[in-house]
Amino acid sequence: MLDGKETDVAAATTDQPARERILDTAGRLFYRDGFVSVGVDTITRESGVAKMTLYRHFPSKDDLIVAYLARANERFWQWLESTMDPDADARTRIEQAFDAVAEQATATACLGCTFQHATADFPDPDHPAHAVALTNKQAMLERLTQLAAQADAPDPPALAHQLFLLMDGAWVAARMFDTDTPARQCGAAARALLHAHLDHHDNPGTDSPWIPPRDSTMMDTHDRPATAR
Amino acid sequence: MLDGKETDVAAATTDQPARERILDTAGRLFYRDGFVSVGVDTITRESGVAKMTLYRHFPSKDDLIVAYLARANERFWQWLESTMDPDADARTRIEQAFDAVAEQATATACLGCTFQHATADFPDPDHPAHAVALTNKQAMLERLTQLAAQADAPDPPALAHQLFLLMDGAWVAARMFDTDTPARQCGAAARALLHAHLDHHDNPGTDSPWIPPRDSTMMDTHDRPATAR
DNA sequence: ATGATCCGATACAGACCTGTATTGTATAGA
DNA sequence: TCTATACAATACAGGTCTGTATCGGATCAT
Repeated sequence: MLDGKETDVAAATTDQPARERILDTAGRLFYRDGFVSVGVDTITRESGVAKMTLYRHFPSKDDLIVAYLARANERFWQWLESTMDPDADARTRIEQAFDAVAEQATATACLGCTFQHATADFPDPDHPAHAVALTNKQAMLERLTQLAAQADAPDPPALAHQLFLLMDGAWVAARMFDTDTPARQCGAAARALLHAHLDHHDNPGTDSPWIPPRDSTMMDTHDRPATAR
Repeated sequence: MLDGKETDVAAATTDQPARERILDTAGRLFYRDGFVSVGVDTITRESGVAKMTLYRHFPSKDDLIVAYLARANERFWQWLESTMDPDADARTRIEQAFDAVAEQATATACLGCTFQHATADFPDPDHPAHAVALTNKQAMLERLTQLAAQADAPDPPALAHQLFLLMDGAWVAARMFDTDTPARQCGAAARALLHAHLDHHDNPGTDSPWIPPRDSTMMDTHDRPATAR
């Protein structure tokens, strides 16, 4: 047989553990301490891997960060879809997902959303890490819009955007608080939004205050503080 | 007169601009690029101040960060309270505040919440910067609970926590998206929550799904993903 | 005018960062 | 047995970081 192919396969099987160990350790440290604060030396030390091995698998620290974020993105979607019963109706699926988020965000090991941290640590939208994180949020927005439409919401994007705020708020609360966190109310809050948006099919003509008209101009000049917000 | 006191007063008046310039520049850079990424040299260069002057006003970079966060906290509360009409009822005041958050979070210059970034950059709860940021969120939670109680909510903490998720979600969306952001739905979402919590006084005995019982044990074992969330 | 004080500019020390080079060891296939 | 490959360990180069030390000029009260 072609020995070149043989060695390639052998290499692929043997270096899986090393690459996985690097990604596991790097992910744990990046998630907990931040992308900038964690150095490559710390990752190699804690993963028990040589520095050259890391740089052979990932040409730069940024490449490692992107690989970690891409893997986290895949695992997130795998997890989120697993929380929803495919046979249930859309409204129930939304409730299941947000109950799962509430449960996840109240766990002591949860330190929030790594994609939020990525955009804060890499403000440049052209940075690949920023791009991966932003893609995750955009996909979440589209998935929620799809679910809202399937639930026959009168304004699917409005409901989806409002649910989106709840979910990211839950991740923030998970980072800042312990088990006694507002994130515990995530499922209940989603039910409240669903009620407001879906339980008014008796008078579909009237516009509700929580479904603003599409071209609403509620942009009057407020005194915007000069400080950071 | 006591010359020591005279010189102190003179010094206090003259070094106000320097200290303010340092805080302004540091705040702008910390807010945009992160606390860890921004170095002291960059702050001195962009503020036109000498390095020794900065270190005389702030003994360490951490002290500068804490001073910036404390000032941001004061300005935030000044701004938030200014968005609410003191003569209006509590429900209206909540709507005004969340409309203002929506407007603020959709502005192009808004890069999210600096306190969220602080807790992510300084995971140690004992770090003074982390403590200041956490205090801000706890105070926000208490303020919302107070407003919810004034609005005669059947479960003020539940409503407050759910509103809290919306607000922090809006700040996250402000960081990640541009003007077309889910944060625009913050005011509408708050109205939806208020409707679900307040517009059911006709049958006060029944428990609503968005007002969970206080000792709810919705903690069944979910497969928690090993990845960061 | 003169001396004290503040501040800008610069150099520096020590530590840490990313990324590379080098050396030795173990394993696995020919 | 011989060779190629992967990996660990270490040292190193160049840069950046925080914090300190030093010098020169401007201001201000006496």
